[in-house]
Amino acid sequence: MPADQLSTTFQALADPTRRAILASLTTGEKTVSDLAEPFDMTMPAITKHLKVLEKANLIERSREAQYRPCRLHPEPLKDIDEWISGYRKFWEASFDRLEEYLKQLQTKEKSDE
Amino acid sequence: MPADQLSTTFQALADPTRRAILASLTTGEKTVSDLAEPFDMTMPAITKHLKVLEKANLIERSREAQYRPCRLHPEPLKDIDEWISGYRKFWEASFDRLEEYLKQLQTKEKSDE
DNA sequence: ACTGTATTTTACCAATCAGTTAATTAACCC
DNA sequence: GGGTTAATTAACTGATTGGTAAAATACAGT
Repeated sequence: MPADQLSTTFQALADPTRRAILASLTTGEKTVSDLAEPFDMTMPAITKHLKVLEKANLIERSREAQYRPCRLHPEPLKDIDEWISGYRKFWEASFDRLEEYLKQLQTKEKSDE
Repeated sequence: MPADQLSTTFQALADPTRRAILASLTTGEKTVSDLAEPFDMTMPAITKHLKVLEKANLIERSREAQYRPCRLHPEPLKDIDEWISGYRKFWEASFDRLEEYLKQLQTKEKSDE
């Protein structure tokens, strides 16, 4: 079952280790060992996390001698950002004004039928 | 193992059914049956999805007679938005300028040692 | 009290997940 | 070629996930 792209991205981000890896890559390309160093975790575990991030298209990998450097590929985050934009108004409005807004939407919806 | 809040939120959003439920709630409070209607899924499955959303604090529930209406609680989305803000510059820069930026960061990092 | 409607709980299942250890591959250096 | 370092693959484990069917709970209307 091929999950949609948005679900795959959210899934990849739903792990603190993977988010820390992404954060680490904001300062530039890193090797797997570099990335693994801060974590109390074996290398295969890191390899797996990297695979999840790679499948989610959040990182890109290359080869340099015996190293497989990773770099950030932020485009899927843009999709998340766009998805979440649709909800921004709901937390930006104060609670009372949100209720007001929802009521208006519901009224409008009925008048649209 | 209590997952951190951000992971819980991402996890909750990593499912198209749950995102559709949230989208449905943007037009106002809904009963469980209302929410279940568009999906080819049994009620208990929806109940479970709602429980995930509730634990992630993305919805709130009340009681009205035999109904348990749900409404959107968007605050955790704000946290996601804030997290993702830290990455905005990486997709806003053009690819070439991003590479440039990362190289500068790496150079700077070395000169800082 | 009886019936129907709304919803949850329980018990189960198959698939996926996050980690491990041990073995393997790949490339470097001498 | 032999040894070292970097990283992955394979095989396993226990926990979690997303779904189901069937039973239980909660309330409303008559």
